[in-house]
Amino acid sequence: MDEPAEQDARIDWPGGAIFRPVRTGNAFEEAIERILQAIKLGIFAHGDRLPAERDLAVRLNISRDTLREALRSLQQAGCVESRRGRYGGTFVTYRLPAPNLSDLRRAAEDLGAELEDALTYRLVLETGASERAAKRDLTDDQRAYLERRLADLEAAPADAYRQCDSRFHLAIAELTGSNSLAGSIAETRMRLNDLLNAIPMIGRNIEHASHQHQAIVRAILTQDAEAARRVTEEHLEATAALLRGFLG
Amino acid sequence: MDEPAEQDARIDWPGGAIFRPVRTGNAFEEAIERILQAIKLGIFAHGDRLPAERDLAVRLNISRDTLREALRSLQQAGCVESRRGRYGGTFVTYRLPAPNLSDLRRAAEDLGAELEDALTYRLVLETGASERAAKRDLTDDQRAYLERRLADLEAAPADAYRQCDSRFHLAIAELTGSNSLAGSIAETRMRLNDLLNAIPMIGRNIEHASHQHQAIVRAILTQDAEAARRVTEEHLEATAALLRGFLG
DNA sequence: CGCCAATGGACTGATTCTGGTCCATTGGAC
DNA sequence: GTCCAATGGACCAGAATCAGTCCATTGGCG
Repeated sequence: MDEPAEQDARIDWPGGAIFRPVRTGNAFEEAIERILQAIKLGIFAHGDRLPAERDLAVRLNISRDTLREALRSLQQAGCVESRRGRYGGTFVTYRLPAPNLSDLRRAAEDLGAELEDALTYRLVLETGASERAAKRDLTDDQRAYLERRLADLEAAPADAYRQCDSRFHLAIAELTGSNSLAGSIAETRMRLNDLLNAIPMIGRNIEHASHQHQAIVRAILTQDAEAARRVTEEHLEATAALLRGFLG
Repeated sequence: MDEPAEQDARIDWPGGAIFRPVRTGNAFEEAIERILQAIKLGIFAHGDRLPAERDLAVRLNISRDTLREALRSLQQAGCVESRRGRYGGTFVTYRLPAPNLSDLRRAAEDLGAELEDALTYRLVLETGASERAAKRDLTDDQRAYLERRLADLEAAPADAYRQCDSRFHLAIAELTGSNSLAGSIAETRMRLNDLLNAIPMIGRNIEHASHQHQAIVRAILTQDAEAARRVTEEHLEATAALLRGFLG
């Protein structure tokens, strides 16, 4: 009514970015995905105990019944196992499968056009997070936490490398103090995680990445925001290039 | 079991960023919020027609029944009105209320600790978006789209300024080509929108912002990514400072 | 004028999710 | 040895949501 001609100039149609899904299709499938990704991201290692059902249900904002349904599926898939009684709980039994190129291609197809979307999004989020983290005055605990994550990553055996890598980068996200930012970074890592897990790890790449990780930590701890941003960008672009290389 | 001592060093507790709510409490309330914010953001002006119920329901991934419940609420609140028949639809009748300082404080209290979270998140997202947009090779249509948004903003009457401002910044987000990024920016704008709407508009600020908007567009169109990032950061920090000033 | 397509309006049965309650099991504390 | 608190296990009534169907209204087109 006001400016009908404008409609033509719009990228897709009114509200393109606003009118996206209010919720994902299914609460219990989403819960499965979250838990599984938390495990794949290395937040819970083999043998770790997940939070109690009652707590986890509150965190995920779903009913305990729905959560239990999800846990039952994970149990049947052999990813977790439950023990009753005090000091019982649900324990992680999942182990990372070996990287596999056909898995990579399949995972890439699942993502489809979302791949570039996710890579761009990740770049923006993580470079921004590094910069923000470098600009904050960190407490000694926070500094120690970051260095611990880096040390864990440096010492990680090959089969735990990617998980430690995720925990390292999530630690940086947490240091920004923005829950929204940390949440989005975690979510985007999840989206890309299957792909990253499927990339064979080459010594030369790991060594290169290791230098970059150290440089990022150094930049954050010395509050050199510009360097933190730049090195993070290089680091992520290297991974993205590797990924595109294996796919193209 | 693996490293119990580590738990102490964690920022909050395992999975802090991962185990966030799977879904917001309520589909129809969420739908109301989305539509209302789309209107407040200026995506639909007074008199505009919203997408047809059947389309909108698909976009929001909710059933048409739930959407209709939301629209009924908006109708009762006097924000929209519906007309049947071909060339009918649901039309926006909402008008922006005048800015009001007590509204500002109330809105700020609603956000609470989320305020700094949202400001940080917005800064990361939007500076990143400007940089990415500047690094892309834009089509003529896209360049024209961006310039159109800027021109609209420059010409905007006071009561439509904030809406045009949102549309301008959302346009930049769309130019990144990352739907996730554009979606997050829209969402964060929504979270802050009530606050921004409540800030009285001062001529000097508008003039300053206008220069920055022009500089951002110039930087994007000349593919000067570094400048795009820097000016966007200055621009957002100015708004944030203004906001903190009114609140502190 | 009559048809038709696009739209909002309304109903219904099935499905999912919730919130609550109670039970079963376990290992430590006393 | 007994008790107890924390945990998983199970069930249910009701609410929310969905998918599908059909109706009512409207304005343009032939």
